[in-house]
Amino acid sequence: MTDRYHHGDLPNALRSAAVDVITEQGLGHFSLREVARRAGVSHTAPAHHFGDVQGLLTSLATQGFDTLYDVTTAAIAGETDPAERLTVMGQAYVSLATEYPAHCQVMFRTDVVDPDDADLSIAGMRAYGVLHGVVAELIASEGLDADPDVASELCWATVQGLVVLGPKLELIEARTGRPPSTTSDRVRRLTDLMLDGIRHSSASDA
Amino acid sequence: MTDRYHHGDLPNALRSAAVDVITEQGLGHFSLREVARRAGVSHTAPAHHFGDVQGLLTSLATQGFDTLYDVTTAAIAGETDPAERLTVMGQAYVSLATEYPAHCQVMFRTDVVDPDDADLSIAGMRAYGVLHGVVAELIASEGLDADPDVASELCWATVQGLVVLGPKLELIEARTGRPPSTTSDRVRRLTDLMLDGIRHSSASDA
DNA sequence: GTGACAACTTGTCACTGTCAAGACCACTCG
DNA sequence: CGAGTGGTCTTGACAGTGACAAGTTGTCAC
Repeated sequence: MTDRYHHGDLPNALRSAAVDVITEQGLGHFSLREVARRAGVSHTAPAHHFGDVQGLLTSLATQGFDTLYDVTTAAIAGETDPAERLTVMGQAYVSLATEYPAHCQVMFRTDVVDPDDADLSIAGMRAYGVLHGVVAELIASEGLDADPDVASELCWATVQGLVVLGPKLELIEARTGRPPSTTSDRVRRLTDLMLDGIRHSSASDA
Repeated sequence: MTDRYHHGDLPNALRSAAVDVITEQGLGHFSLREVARRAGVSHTAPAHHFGDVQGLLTSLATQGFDTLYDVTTAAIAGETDPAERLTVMGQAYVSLATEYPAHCQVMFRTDVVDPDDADLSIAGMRAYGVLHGVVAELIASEGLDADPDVASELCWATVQGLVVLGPKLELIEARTGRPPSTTSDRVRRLTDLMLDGIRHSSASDA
C-alpha cells in the first residue's frame, strides 16, 4: 500500500482513521493531519474526497445515523412483542455511546457538521423512522390513545438524553450510594416508565 | 481600560468574550486568541486565570450549571402545583438552548471540559438536585408508587435530549407537514406524557 | 502515443495553543 | 519612602494546524 501511488480505498481509510482519532482523543482534539498521517497519505489528500474538515465529519455523522439504523433494526428483528421491541431498540440506541463513541460525538454537532447535507438528512430521517415505527406499532397493537408523534419524541429525547448523560448518571448513582446499573437496566427502567405513560396517556389526539 | 495595565475584571471579561465567540461561531471553532483579542489583552493573559483552554471552558460549564440552577429555581418559585412545577422546570431547562447556547454547548463536553473539576461537580449536583426535588415532591404529594430516582432520570434524560434534538425535531415537524410547535408546547406535551407514566407506574420500589 | 481527468504530493501561509522569560503594578513592611 | 514580593500581564518563540495553489503521478479512452 505504501509503495503504490494510489491508495485504493482512501475514503474509507480516512473515515476509519478519523474514528480512531476521535475515539482516543475526543472530538475537541480532532486533527485532520493526524488522520492523514494514520492513513499514510499527505495532509491535503483528504481534501479531494471530503473537501474540508466539515466534509469528513459530516460523512462520519452520516455513517453514525446509518449505524444507528442498522443496530436498532437488528435489535427489533429478534422480537415480536411491541413493548419489548421498544425496550431493545432503546438499548441498541444507547449502546452506540459505548460501541461507537466517535460517531456519537459527531452526529448532532451542528457546529462542525453540515446540517443541510443531503445524505446526512436522509440517514437521520431513516434512523428516526425505525423509532417512530416501533412506537406507532406499539400504540396500534394495544389500541392506545397516545399520539405516536408525541410518544416518539419522548422516546427519542430520552434515549438521546441517556447518550449524553450516561457518565453523569453513573456518578450520581455512586454519590448517592445506589447500586451501579448497567446501561441496559437503566434503559429498561426508563422505557418501562415511558410505556406506563403511553399506555395511560391523558392527552387526546387533537 | 486599555490605558491601564491591569484589566480590573479580566476573568469575567474573558468568560463573556468566550460566550460570544462560542455563540457566534460554535464550540468547534472556538479560539482562545480570539477571546483574548475581544477582551483586549494579549493571547497568553487567560493562562494566568484559567491555565489552559480546558480551564476556561470548564469555568464556562460550571457557569452553565449555575445558570441552570438559577432558571429552574426561578421557574418553580412561581408555582405551587407539583405537576405544573415539573413542566415549568422542564421548560426552563430546555430554554437554556436558546437563551444560553454557548453554555449549553459546553456543559457535557467531557472531551474539552475537565469532568473531575470540583466546582463543576458541585454545580452539576446542585442543578440536578432541583430536578430531583421537584420530582420527589410530586410523587410524595400525590402519594405515588414511582421511584423518585428513576423518574428523575427519565425527566433529566428527556429535557437534555430535547436540548440536543431541538432543531432536528423542528425539521421533522416541517417534513411531516405538522404545524410548528413552540419549545414550551413541546416540553409540556412530553412532561404530560411523563406525568402519565409516573402516575401509573407499574414498577415496585424494589 | 496523447490528452483528459482523478488522485495524490509539495510548498506555503496565516493562525493556533503553549512555554518561558520579561515587564508592569500594587501592596506590605521596615 | 524604598525595597521586596507576588500577582498580573506582555513579548518572543515554537511546533502544530487547516486551507490554498501549484505540481506530480497514474489510469483510461481514443
